[in-house]
Amino acid sequence: MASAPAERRAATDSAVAEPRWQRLEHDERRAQILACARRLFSERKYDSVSTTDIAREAGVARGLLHHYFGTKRDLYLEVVRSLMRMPSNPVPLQSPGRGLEVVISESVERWLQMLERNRGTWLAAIGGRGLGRDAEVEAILDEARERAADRLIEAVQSYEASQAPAELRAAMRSYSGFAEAASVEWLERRRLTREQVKALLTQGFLSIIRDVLPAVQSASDGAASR
Amino acid sequence: MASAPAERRAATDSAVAEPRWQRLEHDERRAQILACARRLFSERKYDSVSTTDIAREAGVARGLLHHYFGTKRDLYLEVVRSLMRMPSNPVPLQSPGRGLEVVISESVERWLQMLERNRGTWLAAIGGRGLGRDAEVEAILDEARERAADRLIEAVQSYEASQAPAELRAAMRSYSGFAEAASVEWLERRRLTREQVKALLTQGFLSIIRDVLPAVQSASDGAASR
DNA sequence: AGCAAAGTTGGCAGAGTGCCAATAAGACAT
DNA sequence: ATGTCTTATTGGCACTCTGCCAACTTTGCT
Repeated sequence: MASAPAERRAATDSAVAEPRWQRLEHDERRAQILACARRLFSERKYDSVSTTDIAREAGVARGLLHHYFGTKRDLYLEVVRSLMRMPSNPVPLQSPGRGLEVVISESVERWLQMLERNRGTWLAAIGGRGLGRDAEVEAILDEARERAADRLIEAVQSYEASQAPAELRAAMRSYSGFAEAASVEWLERRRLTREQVKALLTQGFLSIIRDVLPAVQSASDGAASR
Repeated sequence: MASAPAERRAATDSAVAEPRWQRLEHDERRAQILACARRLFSERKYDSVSTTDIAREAGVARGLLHHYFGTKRDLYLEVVRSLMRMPSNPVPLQSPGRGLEVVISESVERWLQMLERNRGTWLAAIGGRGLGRDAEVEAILDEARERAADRLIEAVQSYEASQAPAELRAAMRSYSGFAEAASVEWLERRRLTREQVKALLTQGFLSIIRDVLPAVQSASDGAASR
């Protein structure tokens, strides 16, 4: 900054001097910083990315990060939330009376397409590589999964998702774990072809509904579960 | 432990003065520090636990941590590894010709017993709450899961695990995801009873082997999979 | 007791974080 | 255009934390 000579001083006369920095709309700057942070956090470990790095990447002063996001960790959590805007599991649209097979098959297909389009981002958010996770981060991911479970529940039956029996919801959450692991096997480890992972996800879901869930429900004999 | 100074004998006898600190065996001190680190890292977030905190908790100088473990992160990774000494999935002992149902049922039962005994530790290592995870940490967890998958593969057939077809291994890994999620539903979210989670894990595995896996293998049409 | 080996300490140098008062860009009224 | 007002943005200060190392202390051994 000290390099600017006094000539710049004449800013009040007709010639508009080149601004030293550009002033952006609040949301615009925020989004820009967030994007830079996301890239860096996806590439390196949390504590090997300094706020200085992020600021340099965004071409702003370090203090601005704190102005917009609070602490470094708050910024990081925002990055995670921004990643969670995308679905984290196969999710049906709705089941207008059609057979379960069809509904699920379509859901899985849409899920796979989403993964193909957002491979890197999804792997960073959920998969092995990429962002760091702790209890707080996990809570964010968890909420996304819970929403996904709601959709699956609605697809299986006409329950209002909120009053589904606990074991059904638990089974759907377990399927989420299954689906995430299978997706990683496909996207990252490449031990499955697209057709294979599709079969795995589709058939896996159907088996859980048809064979596993009944077994679970009959296991809750004495209990007052419902 | 911080209990050391309490034992100080009052008078400075003509004999040898009370040592200011106790000198421990290498492995002993190391284990002690590791234990303190594990507790703190399980309670708070990685970067809100300072090496000073850990040193104070262990009643040693901060420099000693670095002497034993290198950097703070190295210490953290050691904590994760120490947690991974325990199995991370239902794992069969061996299948001496008995039926698959029996083998799996026993494996799941042993798995549940392990979880009951190590609830807190396991949740910290794998479950939602507890330790932070990033790419490097995930690699450690991953290796543990891979080993678990080996055992499952060996249980299903007489394959040498290392030469099992890719889709089988992928299916086992997916089951691992399934099992972890189900276990969390039981241990933490309490949406399943013990009987229910047992049924879920057992029946889930059998269904994957009997129904899902064949579907996956028939999905690999053109490929030379076998 | 004296010596050597190894465990342990304490402090220093550098880096990173959070914060805030001052500054400057852009919008708006005059 | 010019002055004024709002607020986005900067730059630097105070503090904490990490990583490291030389010196010191304890313990085992002769």
